[in-house]
Amino acid sequence: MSTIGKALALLDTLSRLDKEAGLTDIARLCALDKATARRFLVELEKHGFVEQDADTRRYRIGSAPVRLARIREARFPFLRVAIPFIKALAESSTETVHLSEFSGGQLSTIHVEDSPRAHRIIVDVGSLLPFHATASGLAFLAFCPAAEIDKALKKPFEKFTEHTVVEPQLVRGLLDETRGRGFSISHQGLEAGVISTAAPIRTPSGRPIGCVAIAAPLSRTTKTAINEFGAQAIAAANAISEKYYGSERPAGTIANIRRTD
Amino acid sequence: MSTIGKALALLDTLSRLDKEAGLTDIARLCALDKATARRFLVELEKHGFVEQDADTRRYRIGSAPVRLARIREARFPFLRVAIPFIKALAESSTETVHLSEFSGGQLSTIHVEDSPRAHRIIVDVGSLLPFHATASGLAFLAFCPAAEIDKALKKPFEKFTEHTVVEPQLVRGLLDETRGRGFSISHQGLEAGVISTAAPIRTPSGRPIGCVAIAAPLSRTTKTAINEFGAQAIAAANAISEKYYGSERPAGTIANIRRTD
DNA sequence: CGCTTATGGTTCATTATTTGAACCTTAGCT
DNA sequence: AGCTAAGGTTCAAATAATGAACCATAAGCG
Repeated sequence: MSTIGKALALLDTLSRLDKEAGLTDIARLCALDKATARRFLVELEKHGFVEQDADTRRYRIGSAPVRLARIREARFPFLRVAIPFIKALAESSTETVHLSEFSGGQLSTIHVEDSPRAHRIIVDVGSLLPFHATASGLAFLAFCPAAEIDKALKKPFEKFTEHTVVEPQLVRGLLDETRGRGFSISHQGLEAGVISTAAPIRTPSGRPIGCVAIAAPLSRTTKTAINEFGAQAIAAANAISEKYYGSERPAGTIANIRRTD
Repeated sequence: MSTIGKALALLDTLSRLDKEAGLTDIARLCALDKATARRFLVELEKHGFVEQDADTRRYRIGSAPVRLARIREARFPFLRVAIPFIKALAESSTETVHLSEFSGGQLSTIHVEDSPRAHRIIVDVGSLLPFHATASGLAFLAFCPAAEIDKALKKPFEKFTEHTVVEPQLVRGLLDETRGRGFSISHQGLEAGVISTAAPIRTPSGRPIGCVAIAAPLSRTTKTAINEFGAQAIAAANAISEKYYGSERPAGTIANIRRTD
């Protein structure tokens, strides 16, 4: 693997820890030599991607990503565009609605609007969504090019619950169904007692960039409700895509790059 | 320079561009070979730090920094802590107040509260603050360890206005004054007609992490007002530091790392 | 319509950087 | 003091990065 890849993987590992970590732990978690880990950390620190606490000598994510994120969001305000739709959907469905984005080979949760009900599904911002075991993952993968589906199906799938579908052929079947109806259904794929539906948010060229998903307790969710949620998820996903890539084309958006030069 | 450093410098360059850039431009701006630039971009893209637009083939900052920034802000909510104080200061001073943070060897603006007056100073979020020519830069540097001051004074200083102090000995004098009074004054150092005062936000160990600065039109700012602004900037900076590193020590903050293990 | 130019993208022998075992240093503990 | 564990450093050996030259594609033009 390239040095850059290893350093960025270290950053990723550091970000997934729930608190600051010391050099030895970081090296162990990343399967790197202590000296290597240290050099990476020093280099990342120089550029503000990590910070070392002066007192404890532990390392944490630095402020450079905050600056980059502000720039990215200013130019490419996906969240800002999407959140109102997610909120509206959470209100109308009265269930937990979450938004995911594909980044770095993984689908991760970037926003959650909780259900107003007492009995509700909790989803954490930042959590990863396995392709085979979540509605978002299935919805995302179903609309990817065939080559990528084949690639994804080659990796072994983890069995999270007794209902998780892990056989590649069966997963392929779920993807085909998803493509047919426009939204995916995950029946207790990641957690027992939870049923989710999701629809992909796609670029104008059709490539998925993330998903809108509704997660509800299995116990109160009828088949009719599932279909209703699916239709609402599709509507929200399409609305986000339209707004995001839409015809307004303010300066600096993707939509008008071709036109301006 | 290390490969990681070069790749992160590329990311930095890309972030400072005002729109997406093509491979050739990026390579030229970073003084890298096209093949090298491409490999870096591919590697950065794998981890979500850059994205290539499918249509235009141009590159932009990816979504990974957004995820990292959310994590950083969740654990280390500097902005969230600081903004109320900045807002309060902008109201009470009726001038533009901005907050800077040291990251990656540079001091950059991370938040601005505009003056409510029609005639006001505009500061952009993201703008870099030279150490010798801005109140923030002087306030930051003045409270750094002597070795770092010496290092900073070795680099040549740019003359932004006819008032910019660029001679290392004179800059050192300004730093000494700043340390003496607790806040810095920049008299038209970066822009003609602007006078600024700034105070450093420091860790409990005394190391500066950023600054609070007030920028006002020279024409309406008396010597008394400058001293008043300086005192207010110090108060705000200390208040932020206290709140941030303070005694409340909720789970996950820096303050209690030593105590929890 | 074919020629030219510009850009994105790729290859592979050469070169420079990364690597890690061993070592040193510091801080907390008994 | 002596012990342990963690952070941090060194330098020969191993490995990955480099870039000149290459190909592919698309736009501009006589």
